[in-house]
Amino acid sequence: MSRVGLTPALVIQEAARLSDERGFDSLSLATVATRLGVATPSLYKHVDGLAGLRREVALLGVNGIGACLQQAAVGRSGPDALRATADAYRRYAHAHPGRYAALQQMPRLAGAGVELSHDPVAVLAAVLRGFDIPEERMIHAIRALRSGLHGFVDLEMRGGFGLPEDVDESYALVVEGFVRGFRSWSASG
Amino acid sequence: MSRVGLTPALVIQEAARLSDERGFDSLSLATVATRLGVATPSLYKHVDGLAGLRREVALLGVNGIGACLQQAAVGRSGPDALRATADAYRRYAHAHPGRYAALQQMPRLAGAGVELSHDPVAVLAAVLRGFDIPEERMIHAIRALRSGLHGFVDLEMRGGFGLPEDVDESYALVVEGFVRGFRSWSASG
DNA sequence: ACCTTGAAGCTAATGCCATTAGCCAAGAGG
DNA sequence: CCTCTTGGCTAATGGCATTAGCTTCAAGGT
Repeated sequence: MSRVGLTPALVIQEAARLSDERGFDSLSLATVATRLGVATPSLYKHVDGLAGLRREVALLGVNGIGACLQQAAVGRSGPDALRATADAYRRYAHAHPGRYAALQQMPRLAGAGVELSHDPVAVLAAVLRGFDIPEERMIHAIRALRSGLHGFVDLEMRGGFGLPEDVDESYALVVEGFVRGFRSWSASG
Repeated sequence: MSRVGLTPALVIQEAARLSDERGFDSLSLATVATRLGVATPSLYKHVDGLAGLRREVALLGVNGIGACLQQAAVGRSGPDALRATADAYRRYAHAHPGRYAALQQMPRLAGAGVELSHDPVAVLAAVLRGFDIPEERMIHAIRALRSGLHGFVDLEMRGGFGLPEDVDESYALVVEGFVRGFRSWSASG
Protein backbone atom coordinates (compact mmCIF):
# COMPACT_ATOMS: atom_id res chain seq x y z
CA MET A 1 0.00 0.00 0.00
CA SER A 2 1.07 3.58 -0.43
CA ARG A 3 2.54 5.18 2.63
CA VAL A 4 -0.06 6.72 4.85
CA GLY A 5 2.40 8.91 6.71
CA LEU A 6 1.69 7.90 10.26
CA THR A 7 3.68 9.29 13.14
CA PRO A 8 3.58 8.39 16.82
CA ALA A 9 1.83 11.67 17.49
CA LEU A 10 -0.93 10.92 14.99
CA VAL A 11 -1.52 7.47 16.41
CA ILE A 12 -1.64 8.75 19.97
CA GLN A 13 -3.98 11.56 19.02
CA GLU A 14 -6.38 9.17 17.35
CA ALA A 15 -6.20 6.88 20.37
CA ALA A 16 -7.02 9.78 22.66
CA ARG A 17 -9.98 10.77 20.50
CA LEU A 18 -11.25 7.23 20.53
CA SER A 19 -10.83 7.01 24.30
CA ASP A 20 -12.84 10.18 24.73
CA GLU A 21 -15.61 8.89 22.49
CA ARG A 22 -16.00 5.29 23.58
CA GLY A 23 -14.24 5.13 26.92
CA PHE A 24 -10.65 4.43 27.81
CA ASP A 25 -11.15 0.75 28.45
CA SER A 26 -12.52 0.11 25.00
CA LEU A 27 -9.40 1.55 23.46
CA SER A 28 -7.92 -1.12 21.21
CA LEU A 29 -5.14 -1.27 18.66
CA ALA A 30 -7.58 -2.82 16.19
CA THR A 31 -9.99 0.11 16.32
CA VAL A 32 -7.25 2.73 16.16
CA ALA A 33 -5.75 0.97 13.15
CA THR A 34 -9.09 0.80 11.37
CA ARG A 35 -9.71 4.48 11.97
CA LEU A 36 -6.34 5.36 10.54
CA GLY A 37 -6.93 3.12 7.53
CA VAL A 38 -4.09 0.81 8.44
CA ALA A 39 -3.55 -2.81 9.52
CA THR A 40 -3.15 -3.43 13.22
CA PRO A 41 0.49 -4.57 13.24
CA SER A 42 1.53 -1.38 11.47
CA LEU A 43 0.96 0.53 14.68
CA TYR A 44 3.87 -1.26 16.28
CA LYS A 45 6.18 0.82 14.14
CA HIS A 46 5.04 3.92 16.03
CA VAL A 47 3.90 2.79 19.43
CA ASP A 48 4.95 0.18 21.98
CA GLY A 49 1.93 -2.10 21.83
CA LEU A 50 -1.35 -1.51 23.60
CA ALA A 51 0.32 -0.88 26.92
CA GLY A 52 2.52 1.78 25.36
CA LEU A 53 -0.41 3.41 23.65
CA ARG A 54 -2.34 3.59 26.90
CA ARG A 55 0.69 5.09 28.59
CA GLU A 56 0.96 7.75 25.91
CA VAL A 57 -2.71 8.65 26.17
CA ALA A 58 -2.30 8.95 29.93
CA LEU A 59 0.66 11.25 29.40
CA LEU A 60 -1.39 13.35 27.01
CA GLY A 61 -4.05 13.55 29.67
CA VAL A 62 -1.73 14.63 32.46
CA ASN A 63 -0.13 17.35 30.41
CA GLY A 64 -3.47 18.39 28.98
CA ILE A 65 -5.21 18.86 32.29
CA GLY A 66 -2.05 20.38 33.73
CA ALA A 67 -2.03 23.01 31.00
CA CYS A 68 -5.72 23.76 31.54
CA LEU A 69 -5.26 24.18 35.27
CA GLN A 70 -2.26 26.40 34.76
CA GLN A 71 -4.12 28.60 32.33
CA ALA A 72 -7.05 28.85 34.71
CA ALA A 73 -4.85 29.82 37.62
CA VAL A 74 -2.75 32.44 35.90
CA GLY A 75 -3.43 35.94 37.13
CA ARG A 76 -5.52 34.80 40.10
CA SER A 77 -4.79 33.91 43.68
CA GLY A 78 -6.45 32.68 46.84
CA PRO A 79 -10.10 31.61 46.71
CA ASP A 80 -10.43 33.05 43.23
CA ALA A 81 -7.65 30.85 41.91
CA LEU A 82 -9.04 27.83 43.69
CA ARG A 83 -12.47 28.31 42.17
CA ALA A 84 -11.04 28.81 38.70
CA THR A 85 -8.79 25.76 38.79
CA ALA A 86 -11.49 23.57 40.29
CA ASP A 87 -13.75 24.62 37.46
CA ALA A 88 -11.09 23.94 34.87
CA TYR A 89 -10.43 20.55 36.41
CA ARG A 90 -14.03 19.44 36.02
CA ARG A 91 -14.34 20.99 32.59
CA TYR A 92 -11.31 19.10 31.33
CA ALA A 93 -12.68 15.81 32.61
CA HIS A 94 -15.99 16.45 30.85
CA ALA A 95 -14.32 17.46 27.62
CA HIS A 96 -11.88 14.53 27.63
CA PRO A 97 -13.31 11.67 29.67
CA GLY A 98 -11.07 9.09 28.06
CA ARG A 99 -7.88 11.01 28.69
CA TYR A 100 -9.04 11.71 32.24
CA ALA A 101 -9.67 8.04 32.87
CA ALA A 102 -6.30 7.20 31.34
CA LEU A 103 -4.51 9.64 33.56
CA GLN A 104 -5.67 7.84 36.68
CA GLN A 105 -3.27 5.01 36.00
CA MET A 106 -0.27 7.29 35.65
CA PRO A 107 1.18 6.63 39.11
CA ARG A 108 1.53 2.93 38.34
CA LEU A 109 3.92 3.70 35.50
CA ALA A 110 5.53 6.86 36.83
CA GLY A 111 8.84 5.24 37.71
CA ALA A 112 10.33 5.57 34.23
CA GLY A 113 11.24 9.21 34.70
CA VAL A 114 8.44 10.64 32.60
CA GLU A 115 8.78 14.30 31.81
CA LEU A 116 5.73 16.35 32.70
CA SER A 117 5.62 19.65 30.88
CA HIS A 118 2.57 20.62 32.91
CA ASP A 119 2.08 18.91 36.25
CA PRO A 120 -1.49 19.34 37.47
CA VAL A 121 -0.58 18.56 41.07
CA ALA A 122 2.04 21.29 41.01
CA VAL A 123 -0.60 23.80 39.92
CA LEU A 124 -2.91 22.80 42.75
CA ALA A 125 0.00 23.11 45.15
CA ALA A 126 0.74 26.57 43.84
CA VAL A 127 -2.87 27.61 44.26
CA LEU A 128 -2.92 26.38 47.84
CA ARG A 129 0.19 28.37 48.57
CA GLY A 130 -2.07 31.40 48.40
CA PHE A 131 -3.90 30.25 51.52
CA ASP A 132 -1.11 30.69 54.00
CA ILE A 133 -1.32 27.11 55.16
CA PRO A 134 1.40 25.90 57.55
CA GLU A 135 4.06 23.98 55.71
CA GLU A 136 3.50 20.71 57.55
CA ARG A 137 -0.14 20.73 56.55
CA MET A 138 0.40 21.48 52.89
CA ILE A 139 0.77 17.87 51.88
CA HIS A 140 -2.51 17.02 53.57
CA ALA A 141 -4.24 20.00 52.00
CA ILE A 142 -3.14 18.98 48.53
CA ARG A 143 -4.29 15.44 49.09
CA ALA A 144 -7.64 16.61 50.39
CA LEU A 145 -8.19 18.91 47.43
CA ARG A 146 -7.20 16.28 44.90
CA SER A 147 -9.49 13.79 46.60
CA GLY A 148 -12.46 16.10 46.51
CA LEU A 149 -12.04 17.16 42.91
CA HIS A 150 -11.25 13.71 41.60
CA GLY A 151 -13.91 11.97 43.64
CA PHE A 152 -16.62 14.31 42.50
CA VAL A 153 -15.68 14.18 38.85
CA ASP A 154 -15.19 10.43 38.92
CA LEU A 155 -18.54 9.72 40.54
CA GLU A 156 -20.26 12.16 38.23
CA MET A 157 -18.78 10.69 35.06
CA ARG A 158 -19.69 7.17 36.16
CA GLY A 159 -23.28 8.25 36.61
CA GLY A 160 -22.99 7.89 40.36
CA PHE A 161 -25.23 10.86 41.06
CA GLY A 162 -28.83 9.86 40.53
CA LEU A 163 -30.33 13.13 39.39
CA PRO A 164 -28.42 15.01 36.71
CA GLU A 165 -29.83 18.31 38.04
CA ASP A 166 -28.08 20.51 40.51
CA VAL A 167 -24.75 18.86 39.90
CA ASP A 168 -23.14 22.19 39.09
CA GLU A 169 -24.44 23.54 42.36
CA SER A 170 -23.17 20.52 44.26
CA TYR A 171 -19.72 21.08 42.82
CA ALA A 172 -19.80 24.77 43.64
CA LEU A 173 -20.67 23.91 47.24
CA VAL A 174 -17.83 21.43 47.41
CA VAL A 175 -15.43 24.07 46.17
CA GLU A 176 -16.75 26.63 48.64
CA GLY A 177 -16.28 24.03 51.33
CA PHE A 178 -12.63 23.83 50.41
CA VAL A 179 -12.29 27.61 50.36
CA ARG A 180 -13.67 27.88 53.86
CA GLY A 181 -11.79 24.85 55.07
CA PHE A 182 -8.43 26.07 53.83
CA ARG A 183 -9.06 29.52 55.18
CA SER A 184 -9.56 27.97 58.58
CA TRP A 185 -6.31 26.06 58.18
CA SER A 186 -4.33 29.18 57.48
CA ALA A 187 -1.73 30.24 60.01
CA SER A 188 -3.34 33.64 60.39
CA GLY A 189 -6.92 32.35 60.67
CA MET B 1 -15.86 -35.59 35.15
CA SER B 2 -17.54 -36.05 38.47
CA ARG B 3 -19.73 -33.21 39.56
CA VAL B 4 -17.85 -30.52 41.39
CA GLY B 5 -20.92 -29.01 42.99
CA LEU B 6 -20.62 -25.43 41.82
CA THR B 7 -23.26 -22.88 42.62
CA PRO B 8 -23.59 -19.28 41.45
CA ALA B 9 -22.60 -18.16 44.93
CA LEU B 10 -19.39 -20.19 44.86
CA VAL B 11 -18.42 -18.85 41.45
CA ILE B 12 -19.10 -15.27 42.46
CA GLN B 13 -17.20 -15.67 45.69
CA GLU B 14 -14.16 -17.01 43.88
CA ALA B 15 -14.41 -14.17 41.36
CA ALA B 16 -14.49 -11.64 44.17
CA ARG B 17 -11.46 -13.20 45.82
CA LEU B 18 -9.59 -13.11 42.55
CA SER B 19 -10.57 -9.48 41.97
CA ASP B 20 -9.27 -8.55 45.38
CA GLU B 21 -5.99 -10.34 44.76
CA ARG B 22 -5.13 -9.37 41.20
CA GLY B 23 -7.35 -6.40 40.48
CA PHE B 24 -10.86 -6.21 39.13
CA ASP B 25 -9.84 -5.66 35.54
CA SER B 26 -7.81 -8.83 35.40
CA LEU B 27 -10.85 -10.84 36.43
CA SER B 28 -11.43 -13.44 33.73
CA LEU B 29 -13.68 -16.44 33.31
CA ALA B 30 -10.64 -18.52 32.40
CA THR B 31 -8.86 -17.84 35.68
CA VAL B 32 -11.95 -18.35 37.79
CA ALA B 33 -12.60 -21.64 36.03
CA THR B 34 -9.05 -22.83 36.58
CA ARG B 35 -9.22 -21.95 40.26
CA LEU B 36 -12.42 -23.91 40.66
CA GLY B 37 -10.97 -26.86 38.78
CA VAL B 38 -13.46 -26.59 35.96
CA ALA B 39 -13.50 -25.80 32.24
CA THR B 40 -14.35 -22.24 31.26
CA PRO B 41 -17.68 -22.91 29.52
CA SER B 42 -18.97 -24.67 32.61
CA LEU B 43 -19.29 -21.33 34.35
CA TYR B 44 -22.05 -20.32 31.97
CA LYS B 45 -24.33 -22.73 33.78
CA HIS B 46 -24.09 -20.54 36.87
CA VAL B 47 -23.31 -17.05 35.69
CA ASP B 48 -24.28 -14.84 32.76
CA GLY B 49 -20.92 -14.57 31.05
CA LEU B 50 -18.12 -12.24 32.04
CA ALA B 51 -20.40 -9.23 32.12
CA GLY B 52 -22.75 -11.02 34.47
CA LEU B 53 -19.93 -12.12 36.72
CA ARG B 54 -18.62 -8.58 36.97
CA ARG B 55 -22.11 -7.38 37.80
CA GLU B 56 -22.41 -9.93 40.58
CA VAL B 57 -19.05 -8.98 42.06
CA ALA B 58 -20.13 -5.36 41.99
CA LEU B 59 -23.31 -6.28 43.81
CA LEU B 60 -21.32 -8.18 46.39
CA GLY B 61 -19.20 -5.07 46.83
CA VAL B 62 -22.11 -2.70 47.29
CA ASN B 63 -23.80 -4.86 49.85
CA GLY B 64 -20.52 -5.61 51.54
CA ILE B 65 -19.47 -2.03 52.04
CA GLY B 66 -23.04 -1.10 52.88
CA ALA B 67 -23.08 -3.65 55.68
CA CYS B 68 -19.73 -2.43 57.00
CA LEU B 69 -20.87 1.18 57.04
CA GLN B 70 -24.08 0.25 58.75
CA GLN B 71 -22.28 -1.69 61.42
CA ALA B 72 -19.88 1.18 61.97
CA ALA B 73 -22.68 3.71 62.32
CA VAL B 74 -24.88 1.77 64.68
CA GLY B 75 -25.05 3.30 68.13
CA ARG B 76 -23.34 6.51 67.12
CA SER B 77 -24.48 9.85 65.80
CA GLY B 78 -23.18 13.20 64.64
CA PRO B 79 -19.42 13.65 64.21
CA ASP B 80 -18.78 10.39 65.98
CA ALA B 81 -20.87 8.48 63.46
CA LEU B 82 -19.25 10.31 60.56
CA ARG B 83 -15.77 9.45 61.74
CA ALA B 84 -16.68 5.82 62.28
CA THR B 85 -18.31 5.36 58.89
CA ALA B 86 -15.55 7.20 57.07
CA ASP B 87 -13.08 4.88 58.72
CA ALA B 88 -15.10 1.82 57.81
CA TYR B 89 -15.37 3.04 54.23
CA ARG B 90 -11.63 3.24 53.79
CA ARG B 91 -11.04 0.01 55.64
CA TYR B 92 -13.43 -1.86 53.38
CA ALA B 93 -11.71 -0.55 50.28
CA HIS B 94 -8.34 -1.64 51.59
CA ALA B 95 -9.61 -5.07 52.56
CA HIS B 96 -11.44 -5.65 49.28
CA PRO B 97 -9.88 -3.53 46.53
CA GLY B 98 -11.34 -5.64 43.75
CA ARG B 99 -14.88 -5.49 45.06
CA TYR B 100 -14.45 -1.78 45.67
CA ALA B 101 -13.30 -1.20 42.10
CA ALA B 102 -16.16 -3.35 40.83
CA LEU B 103 -18.70 -1.38 42.77
CA GLN B 104 -17.77 1.81 40.92
CA GLN B 105 -19.47 0.57 37.82
CA MET B 106 -22.73 -0.20 39.57
CA PRO B 107 -24.60 2.92 38.40
CA ARG B 108 -24.15 1.92 34.77
CA LEU B 109 -26.16 -1.24 35.35
CA ALA B 110 -28.49 -0.08 38.07
CA GLY B 111 -31.56 0.06 35.85
CA ALA B 112 -32.45 -3.60 36.22
CA GLY B 113 -34.10 -3.11 39.60
CA VAL B 114 -31.27 -4.56 41.64
CA GLU B 115 -32.11 -5.23 45.26
CA LEU B 116 -29.68 -3.69 47.71
CA SER B 117 -29.89 -5.29 51.11
CA HIS B 118 -27.41 -2.72 52.40
CA ASP B 119 -27.20 0.57 50.54
CA PRO B 120 -24.02 2.41 51.48
CA VAL B 121 -25.36 5.75 50.27
CA ALA B 122 -28.38 5.37 52.51
CA VAL B 123 -26.08 4.90 55.50
CA LEU B 124 -24.15 8.04 54.69
CA ALA B 125 -27.42 9.90 54.30
CA ALA B 126 -28.55 8.66 57.69
CA VAL B 127 -25.30 9.75 59.27
CA LEU B 128 -25.63 13.22 57.78
CA ARG B 129 -29.12 13.48 59.14
CA GLY B 130 -27.46 13.87 62.50
CA PHE B 131 -25.98 17.20 61.43
CA ASP B 132 -29.18 19.17 61.19
CA ILE B 133 -28.55 20.17 57.61
CA PRO B 134 -31.38 21.97 55.77
CA GLU B 135 -33.30 19.55 53.57
CA GLU B 136 -32.47 21.30 50.32
CA ARG B 137 -28.77 20.98 51.03
CA MET B 138 -28.80 17.33 51.99
CA ILE B 139 -28.34 16.08 48.45
CA HIS B 140 -25.29 18.30 48.05
CA ALA B 141 -23.90 17.22 51.39
CA ILE B 142 -24.21 13.57 50.48
CA ARG B 143 -22.53 14.14 47.15
CA ALA B 144 -19.71 16.07 48.77
CA LEU B 145 -19.11 13.39 51.36
CA ARG B 146 -19.17 10.59 48.82
CA SER B 147 -16.77 12.54 46.61
CA GLY B 148 -14.30 13.11 49.39
CA LEU B 149 -14.29 9.54 50.65
CA HIS B 150 -14.23 7.93 47.23
CA GLY B 151 -11.68 10.33 45.80
CA PHE B 152 -9.27 9.81 48.66
CA VAL B 153 -9.56 6.05 48.66
CA ASP B 154 -9.38 5.85 44.88
CA LEU B 155 -6.27 7.99 44.62
CA GLU B 156 -4.66 6.16 47.50
CA MET B 157 -5.29 2.71 46.05
CA ARG B 158 -3.97 3.77 42.67
CA GLY B 159 -0.76 4.91 44.30
CA GLY B 160 -1.61 8.53 43.58
CA PHE B 161 -0.07 9.76 46.82
CA GLY B 162 3.69 9.84 46.51
CA LEU B 163 4.76 9.17 50.07
CA PRO B 164 3.09 6.26 51.82
CA GLU B 165 3.55 7.95 55.19
CA ASP B 166 1.05 10.22 56.84
CA VAL B 167 -1.78 8.94 54.70
CA ASP B 168 -3.82 8.04 57.77
CA GLU B 169 -3.34 11.54 59.06
CA SER B 170 -4.35 13.03 55.72
CA TYR B 171 -7.55 11.02 55.80
CA ALA B 172 -8.27 12.04 59.36
CA LEU B 173 -7.88 15.67 58.39
CA VAL B 174 -10.22 15.22 55.44
CA VAL B 175 -12.81 13.70 57.74
CA GLU B 176 -12.39 16.48 60.28
CA GLY B 177 -12.84 18.92 57.44
CA PHE B 178 -16.18 17.34 56.68
CA VAL B 179 -17.19 17.42 60.34
CA ARG B 180 -16.48 21.13 60.55
CA GLY B 181 -17.97 21.84 57.16
CA PHE B 182 -21.23 20.07 57.89
CA ARG B 183 -21.48 21.70 61.28
CA SER B 184 -21.28 25.04 59.53
CA TRP B 185 -24.03 23.95 57.15
CA SER B 186 -26.41 23.10 59.95
CA ALA B 187 -29.54 25.17 60.30
CA SER B 188 -28.65 26.09 63.85
CA GLY B 189 -25.04 26.97 63.05
C1' DA C 1 -34.48 -52.07 41.36
C1' DC C 2 -35.26 -49.51 36.76
C1' DC C 3 -36.34 -45.86 33.81
C1' DT C 4 -36.71 -41.02 32.90
C1' DT C 5 -35.25 -36.58 32.88
C1' DG C 6 -33.02 -32.44 33.91
C1' DA C 7 -29.02 -30.23 34.66
C1' DA C 8 -23.82 -30.06 35.43
C1' DG C 9 -19.89 -30.36 33.23
C1' DC C 10 -17.42 -31.58 29.06
C1' DT C 11 -15.18 -30.98 24.10
C1' DA C 12 -15.20 -28.69 19.73
C1' DA C 13 -15.55 -24.71 17.07
C1' DT C 14 -15.78 -19.63 16.10
C1' DG C 15 -14.23 -15.08 16.36
C1' DC C 16 -11.89 -11.09 18.24
C1' DC C 17 -7.75 -9.14 19.83
C1' DA C 18 -2.61 -8.52 20.72
C1' DT C 19 1.64 -9.77 19.39
C1' DT C 20 5.72 -11.53 16.61
C1' DA C 21 8.14 -12.72 12.35
C1' DG C 22 9.33 -11.86 8.09
C1' DC C 23 8.24 -9.75 3.38
C1' DC C 24 7.93 -5.86 0.09
C1' DA C 25 7.78 -1.59 -1.88
C1' DA C 26 8.21 3.52 -1.58
C1' DG C 27 10.97 7.22 -1.26
C1' DA C 28 15.21 9.83 0.00
C1' DG C 29 20.18 10.38 -0.95
C1' DG C 30 24.04 9.42 -3.52
C1' DC D 1 19.79 4.83 -11.74
C1' DC D 2 21.02 2.28 -7.58
C1' DT D 3 20.65 1.57 -2.65
C1' DC D 4 19.13 1.35 1.81
C1' DT D 5 16.17 2.62 5.32
C1' DT D 6 11.73 2.19 6.90
C1' DG D 7 6.66 2.15 6.91
C1' DG D 8 3.24 -0.76 5.96
C1' DC D 9 1.81 -5.44 4.67
C1' DT D 10 0.37 -10.65 5.26
C1' DA D 11 0.77 -14.86 7.86
C1' DA D 12 0.91 -17.27 12.07
C1' DT D 13 0.37 -17.90 17.15
C1' DG D 14 -1.91 -17.77 21.43
C1' DG D 15 -5.28 -16.10 24.92
C1' DC D 16 -9.86 -15.15 25.90
C1' DA D 17 -15.19 -15.17 25.58
C1' DT D 18 -18.83 -17.29 23.74
C1' DT D 19 -22.04 -20.81 21.52
C1' DA D 20 -23.49 -25.47 20.27
C1' DG D 21 -24.19 -29.79 21.29
C1' DC D 22 -22.83 -34.09 23.75
C1' DT D 23 -22.56 -37.03 27.93
C1' DT D 24 -23.24 -38.58 32.24
C1' DC D 25 -24.54 -38.16 36.91
C1' DA D 26 -28.13 -38.21 40.30
C1' DA D 27 -32.78 -37.62 41.89
C1' DG D 28 -37.53 -39.24 41.87
C1' DG D 29 -41.37 -41.67 40.43
C1' DT D 30 -43.15 -46.32 39.08
